[in-house]
Amino acid sequence: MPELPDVEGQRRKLSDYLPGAQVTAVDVLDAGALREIGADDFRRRLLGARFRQPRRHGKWLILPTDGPILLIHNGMTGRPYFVSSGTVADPSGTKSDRWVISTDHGELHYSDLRKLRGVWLVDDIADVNSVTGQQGLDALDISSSMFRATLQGRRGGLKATLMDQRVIAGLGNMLSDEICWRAGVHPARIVSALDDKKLNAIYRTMRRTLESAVKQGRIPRTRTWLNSARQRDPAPCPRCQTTLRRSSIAGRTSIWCPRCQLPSL
DNA sequence: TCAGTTGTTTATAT
DNA sequence: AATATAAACAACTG
Repeated sequence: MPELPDVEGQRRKLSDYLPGAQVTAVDVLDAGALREIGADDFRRRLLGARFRQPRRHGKWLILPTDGPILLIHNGMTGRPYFVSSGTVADPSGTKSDRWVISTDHGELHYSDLRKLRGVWLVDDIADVNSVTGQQGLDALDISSSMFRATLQGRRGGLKATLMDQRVIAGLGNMLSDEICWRAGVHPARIVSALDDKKLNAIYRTMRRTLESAVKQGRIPRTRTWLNSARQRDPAPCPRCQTTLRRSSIAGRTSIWCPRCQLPSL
């Protein structure tokens, strides 16, 4: 559940339950989902801690307590979820659970099939950056003028730039394809060749795409979204019915419309 | 059997 | 310094 809308959906959900919850037990089922810390330390440092309001930056979920701070990165398949006291966890949903933090409000589970990333623990907000690395402004927060200033003069392709977390934080493979398609720009178009008018159009497209996806807590697969055509091949462009093209761009499988997204536009 | 997958890091090259 | 590419990480699906 990896791009910004998914993580924001998780943050929203956890903010209903987590603030004030005090840790009563920590159960590590697979230490492979713990990063730079052992199961014993993980447990010891969290026991008795009280959660505060969950935060998010880009794809990072930040769970502060009155003690250490949990930093969660889902990779491709991570999914934190909360089972409140008095409700029963759907047993089919506990597949790939890697650890469970029990609190007096309920249980925080972390499910992650592939374990490409996981959870870190830091003592202070000042240490967050040493784990996340340099992060650009959040894609949902960045202003139009900062967006333009940030992309100004970059020589890389548009999709590679949108996906670079050091430039803008939160966009992944699916959203970047979606934004390029909606804006009518070829994903490999060099950023420095785009004028301010085009950059503004891309910015507005990014905002609309994000706001719509965040509302649903995920990237939709309804027919008006390019995302709905990802898994079918060949697939028609949802806008003009032209057969979509796919190839590797910016190191990822990319999908675009040869009619709506001419390489020169 | 093998390619492909919502992500990032590392090594290597340009 | 930026940018691009491939491989590695891990586990499962079609």
